[in-house]
Amino acid sequence: MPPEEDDGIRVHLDRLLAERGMTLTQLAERVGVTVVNLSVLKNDRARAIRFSTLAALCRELRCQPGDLLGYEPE
Amino acid sequence: MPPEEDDGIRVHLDRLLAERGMTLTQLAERVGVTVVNLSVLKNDRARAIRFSTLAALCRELRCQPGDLLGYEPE
DNA sequence: CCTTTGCTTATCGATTTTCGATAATAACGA
DNA sequence: TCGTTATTATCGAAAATCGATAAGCAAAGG
Repeated sequence: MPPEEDDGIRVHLDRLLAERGMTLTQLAERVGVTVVNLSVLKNDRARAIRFSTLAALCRELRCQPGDLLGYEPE
Repeated sequence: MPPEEDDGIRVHLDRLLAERGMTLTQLAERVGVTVVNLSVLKNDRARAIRFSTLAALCRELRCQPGDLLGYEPE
């Protein structure tokens, strides 16, 4: 199996969830994506994101993309 | 033709480019994407972005995703 | 005029990836 | 023993990136 490539983008869903006192499942329902896909996103397994999904997350978490995404040069 | 759907995500490449005194063409060369695709991104015509592209942009512009992406509720 | 530079727009096709559905598993607590 | 929550995997369809290419426009400079 090829090694997992890491581009340096981090998705800080954990932090936001904790700050909002919300579970991943709750967020999934509100945002309209499955908890499975949200889990993938949260654990940095996603390689891209649709702006529609990013917008829905920002809307429900009342935050900006910058609160969700971080770049960590390796 | 179906109306352009707007999810509220804005890509502030203009601002970053101006701050860095860089042209879109120059950035395209450094990042490794065509100027065509960068133009699409800059004018909010993209519906998604790969993290590899986002990371490359952040690297060359020495910025964070939050500097590049904004969410503007409609 | 003519050329160059910078940017935009469009189309095509290949490739990549999301995303939903589903299922299996595990940890935790009541 | 349940129920909740989360993770991981697989499958398939739909969506979108992205490169290549071409055409066009505007501005600047000769």
